[in-house]
Amino acid sequence: MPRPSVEAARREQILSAACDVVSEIGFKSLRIADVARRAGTSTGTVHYYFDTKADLMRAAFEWNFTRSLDRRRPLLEEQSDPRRRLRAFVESYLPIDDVTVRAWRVWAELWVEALHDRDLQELNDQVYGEWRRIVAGVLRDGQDRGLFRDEDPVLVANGLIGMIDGLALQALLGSRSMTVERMREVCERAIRDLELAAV
Amino acid sequence: MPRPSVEAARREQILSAACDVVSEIGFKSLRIADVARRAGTSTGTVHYYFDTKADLMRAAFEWNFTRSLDRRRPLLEEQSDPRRRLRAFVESYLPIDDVTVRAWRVWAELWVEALHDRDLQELNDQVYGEWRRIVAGVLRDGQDRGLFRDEDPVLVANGLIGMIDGLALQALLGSRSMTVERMREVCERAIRDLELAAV
DNA sequence: CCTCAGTTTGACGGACGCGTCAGTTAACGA
DNA sequence: TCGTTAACTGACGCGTCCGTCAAACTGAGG
Repeated sequence: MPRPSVEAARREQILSAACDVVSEIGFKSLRIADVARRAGTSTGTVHYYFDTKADLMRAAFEWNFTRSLDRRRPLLEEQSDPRRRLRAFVESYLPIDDVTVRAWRVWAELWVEALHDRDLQELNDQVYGEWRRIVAGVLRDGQDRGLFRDEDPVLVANGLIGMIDGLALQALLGSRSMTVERMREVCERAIRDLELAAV
Repeated sequence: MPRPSVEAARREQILSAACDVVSEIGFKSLRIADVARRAGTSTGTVHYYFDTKADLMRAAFEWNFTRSLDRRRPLLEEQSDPRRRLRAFVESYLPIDDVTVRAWRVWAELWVEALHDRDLQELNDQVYGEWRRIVAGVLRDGQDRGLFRDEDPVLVANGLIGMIDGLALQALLGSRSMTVERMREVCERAIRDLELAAV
């Protein structure tokens, strides 16, 4: 081997730059040149690692998701009380810090792009499934311990996740009536509704 | 006056075509020529009524919203029982028929476009406010009649609307796990949670 | 020192689409 | 019938950007 491969590192660098740009100016306005500049490289290099713009975006969406999930894994393992676990998980999705906001914005772009792209729909479905599995798992755990009301965990998980998606979107849009603080209240109310009164 | 103005009719025709195209191929891919063809006219005419593409899209988003609300107004006036009124309203947002699906898809495109456009954020905020006011009104009415649980109507309305947005989005994406039927169940569960047990 | 594969570069061809514009049509009043 | 003006048309100029490509570079092995 002539020299150690830099492929993995360079790909990450480009994908991160792509997510930055998508978050800032949107998929629609994104130019390969923007990504290259942000990554501190040239358009030629971007094309060396990703044949087409579509390839790049698909990879960026995937990367964005993997990162989001990796960031949350510790959260789920730290907390043993399902009530705390659920709250920590939901809290982690509030679009407060830059990293979370960026991830949400990229996510939103994926949604709309996926409306017209089967391949991305598949990706969204996988991710959504994973998310639902996690939340439903926490709910089931809480029910087993007699902490949550006895309702279909999958149904409740879907409702909760849908709500978080919808609220986050409005918060991201800078709605005057849906601030992050308001979003937190709405989520807290929903979670409290799921809990059984303390014994 | 040389002849009767056809402006109003022609504008509608173009806006409807624009929404069709946005729904089908997305804002990103939309070409003025697509809209012109769909409207059965020429690109010149489109530009005659809308100076720029941005103007056209802004007007189309506004038109889409106005139509959506107009279609629902009768619903709210027909039903006197707040429980029925709430259900009818929520039901009307299930992405079942073509008209509703189209409206949702255009709506989703607006969201993402608005992430990078102050003007559209303003529009979204107005619409979201109107929607929240309607739902909160129904909830308050139901509470006054002792039909709904006594919780902050605005908070509950926000949660419900957010949930509908999030669920509809997944349904539109053709998620295997979030069909319209599933969405209906999740909404029904959420509504039932708001109601007090029958006396 | 030379070779060679992996990597990088940026200029360029070609396609594409917005917005302009000069010219045409049609309805109305005079 | 003619002048006037709103309404309409579609070709084209111009700028933009993707993806290609030929050439350059880099570092490890021979």
